[in-house]
Amino acid sequence: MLDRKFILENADIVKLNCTNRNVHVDLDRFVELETRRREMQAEVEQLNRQANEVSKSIGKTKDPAEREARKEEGRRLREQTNERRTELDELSAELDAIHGSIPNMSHPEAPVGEDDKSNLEIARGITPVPQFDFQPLDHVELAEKLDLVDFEAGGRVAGHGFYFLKNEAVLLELALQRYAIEVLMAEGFTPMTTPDLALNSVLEGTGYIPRGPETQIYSIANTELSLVATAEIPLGGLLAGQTVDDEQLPMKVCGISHCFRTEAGAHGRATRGLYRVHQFTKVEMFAFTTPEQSDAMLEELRGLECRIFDGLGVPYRVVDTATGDLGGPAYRKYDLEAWMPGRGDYGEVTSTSNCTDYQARRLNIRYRTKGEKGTKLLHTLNGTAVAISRAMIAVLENYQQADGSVIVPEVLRPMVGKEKIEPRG
RNA sequence: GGAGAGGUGGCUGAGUGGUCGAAAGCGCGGGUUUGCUAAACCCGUGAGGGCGCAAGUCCUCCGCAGGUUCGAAUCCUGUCCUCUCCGCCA
Repeated sequence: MLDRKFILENADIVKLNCTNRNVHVDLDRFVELETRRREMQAEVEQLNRQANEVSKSIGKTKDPAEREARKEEGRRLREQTNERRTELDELSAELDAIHGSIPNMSHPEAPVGEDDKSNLEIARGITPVPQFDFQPLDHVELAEKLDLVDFEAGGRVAGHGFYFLKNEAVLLELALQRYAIEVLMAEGFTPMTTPDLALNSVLEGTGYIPRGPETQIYSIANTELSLVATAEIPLGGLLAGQTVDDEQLPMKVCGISHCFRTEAGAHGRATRGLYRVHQFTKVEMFAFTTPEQSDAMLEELRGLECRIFDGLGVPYRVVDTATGDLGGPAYRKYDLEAWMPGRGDYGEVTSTSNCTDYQARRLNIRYRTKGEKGTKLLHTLNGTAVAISRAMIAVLENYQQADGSVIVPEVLRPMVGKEKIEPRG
């Protein structure tokens, strides 16, 4: 969330930002409520102060009659305070609902536009788009020929959108994880495997909405837990409520987790095969930085994503995400879109965001600067290293051969144990 | 899953109803002394929020959420977490 004070003092630019982001928020109502909330809070505090004074004086009062009179006065004041406080709480509830729906501010250089059509291509990978002298297959056909994925069994076990990886696909999954982790560890990231479930408060803190009609999140019945949609959630929660020394920043971690998404409302939209599934494995980068470091860190994360996909030999383009497509927490976001011959189009394979202090404010993650009084909110960033299912699509489709076999990218060969995946006899 | 113990400031740890935002020590910052460093001594030192140009002042915070009370770190209830022992298990 944004700072209330900031919103109040910059209502015009916040409003413009909401428009640019294609988010509909009643900002005037927010300003009105927040102004009133402040007045009411002052009133409640004033009453509370009086009540506290009376309470304190009772301890020093010896005369019994005087004590009783004071008690009575105290009772009256407390009651009055509680009434006002209840009103304040009601007002706060409405205010918080609006507050939570106000998106982060946007980087001044982020392309302005209402949806992904305004995304701006800013770079390409080093690998050229392959020119096939045969009709390329899509990953579903390839996976069938090579016996790599069982979608039918996935459907029987868990329903549409689930799958079993088989044979070399399993090795490919492990190899992709290991490859990404090795690149990241060499860059100072601490690798972690994270909980696949998280408390709803952590989901909310990172900007995910655990319940409601449009939720992307599976929640666990009778608990305050949900399945995570990305390791960004547990990694953000890693420092929830903590204050770290600025010397520890930037702090770079990467997490392997399963990712679960209901994909509510996404039916019919590029749902074939592994592209849009309810469960996949992902290696995610996450960074905690000072405000001064976050812009550079976003470039670093984007650079690492490029390195990982250049290393895999997968063609891609880099896109600077338009304001209307940024989502709630991101201040700026870059996506890598890999060329997928089966679709004849690019498809998103990574996404990296600078969330500035938007997540940190709700998660209450702060840092302390040596020699300075007080603490400040830090900045959080996240970025996909490898989302296995989509990376697998890109690898299978780009590396396919005329005979239906698939060459294994060189960096993955040691882990896969072979140079080529061939149809089973 | 069962039994017990415990969660207090950056850390250790005292505090069982009123002057406690909280003793003491450590740490940290500043100073005195001192060839330098160290030691010793002195002073200072939690966070968030409101109002104020500022000095300052008020509110909130002793795991979390409720309750009792004029008043709660302290009493009650629930809950989460940690530790020890037992059971079970990968």
